[in-house]
Amino acid sequence: MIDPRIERRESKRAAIITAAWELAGRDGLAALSLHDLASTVGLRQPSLYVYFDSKMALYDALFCDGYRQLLEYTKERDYTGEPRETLVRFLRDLVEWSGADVVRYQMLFQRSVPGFEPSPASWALATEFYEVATGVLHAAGLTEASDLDLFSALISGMSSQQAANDPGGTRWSQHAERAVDMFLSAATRRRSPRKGGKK
Amino acid sequence: MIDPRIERRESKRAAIITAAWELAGRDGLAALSLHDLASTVGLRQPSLYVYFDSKMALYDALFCDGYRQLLEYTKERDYTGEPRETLVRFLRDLVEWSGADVVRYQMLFQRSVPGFEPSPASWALATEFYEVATGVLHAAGLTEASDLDLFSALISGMSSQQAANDPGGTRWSQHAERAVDMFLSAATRRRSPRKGGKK
DNA sequence: GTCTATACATCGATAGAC
DNA sequence: GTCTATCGATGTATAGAC
Repeated sequence: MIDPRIERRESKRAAIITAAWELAGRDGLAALSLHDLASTVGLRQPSLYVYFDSKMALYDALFCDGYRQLLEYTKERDYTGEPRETLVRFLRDLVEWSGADVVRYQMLFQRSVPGFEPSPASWALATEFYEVATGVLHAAGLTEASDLDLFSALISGMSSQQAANDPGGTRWSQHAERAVDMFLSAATRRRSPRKGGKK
Repeated sequence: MIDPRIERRESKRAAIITAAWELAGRDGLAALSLHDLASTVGLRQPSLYVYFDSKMALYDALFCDGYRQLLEYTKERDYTGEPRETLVRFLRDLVEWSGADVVRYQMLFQRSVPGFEPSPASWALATEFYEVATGVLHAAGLTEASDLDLFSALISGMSSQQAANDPGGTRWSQHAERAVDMFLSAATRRRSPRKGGKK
């Protein structure tokens, strides 16, 4: 990373990715055009192939960049500490983050680009995030598969609604605390009663 | 609707729409090709323009058809009766319905076709469904905007997870009862206590 | 209503000069 | 590393014969 040539190359790559996010936000993720993208960054379309092997490789770079942003966002927030309060913050932050950039949310969590499959390297980042998430849920006492499934649905629903219907706002993120309390009290109630739950 | 010519025309239109669902399921909604579609129904591509004014009009017909299916599905199930049990059924049915056809779910509830906007006539069907849904929620005592937002997020999340990660299965729909109980007991607890909630 | 033919645009990708 | 030039495929839409 000290070689100035590599550094310049990487910074150009980053600039292309940034421009790609903007274009995708304007025209739609699946309608992204390499010609438009190139001219946006002051290049001709074939020159993009110096930085990306194919259009799918560009999508993969976006997918990768999105998860990199998400991991950075979560890491600088430190989700350790009192479990319930941590879970509330985690949920609220995640919903807000989703609403902050609709197209980024679509790329990471919805399948809207026909034919695109993330590479194993990109999937590794996704997995890393899901490990962070399950860690926060585990700490709060959500360990059973059914609890995780249901809470993940809650996260997913609040995030997608936030992204689709109130981007940049707090219409759904503001209910993070209520949602967590509702969920945790139900989960503990289900576990403690004298007769015992199913399974 | 008695004119046999109109009837034949409508049945052909319906056949095209059915084929379009299949192709979209195979190649992706945004990658739907009119050439492929035409040859699937034994026509040449230009002949499709006898039935649809443009490709966007075809997408609109799919959107419309999807909500027509959904409304038919809900109407033949009669969501009147005991409110809590009705809400459970409504949620479970909806999540299962979403998982039964991924691409239909994407068309109706996600924005994955760049440039496509439903026509007012199609939006009217969507609105009709949302009125059914809010009716079921109202009957169960969910009337405040925040309750509706949060429960709609739950519906959305369970449906999208079902469609994305267990299409045709019951991994999320099976938790409908738990989800409703959790939600309703939280909502009533929040409303009844001596000190009173916010707002 | 269906066809052939075609216009017209766009796009992803490659070859090769500089 | 960037360019020009271009290929080849695909795609929507239209014109006009039958």
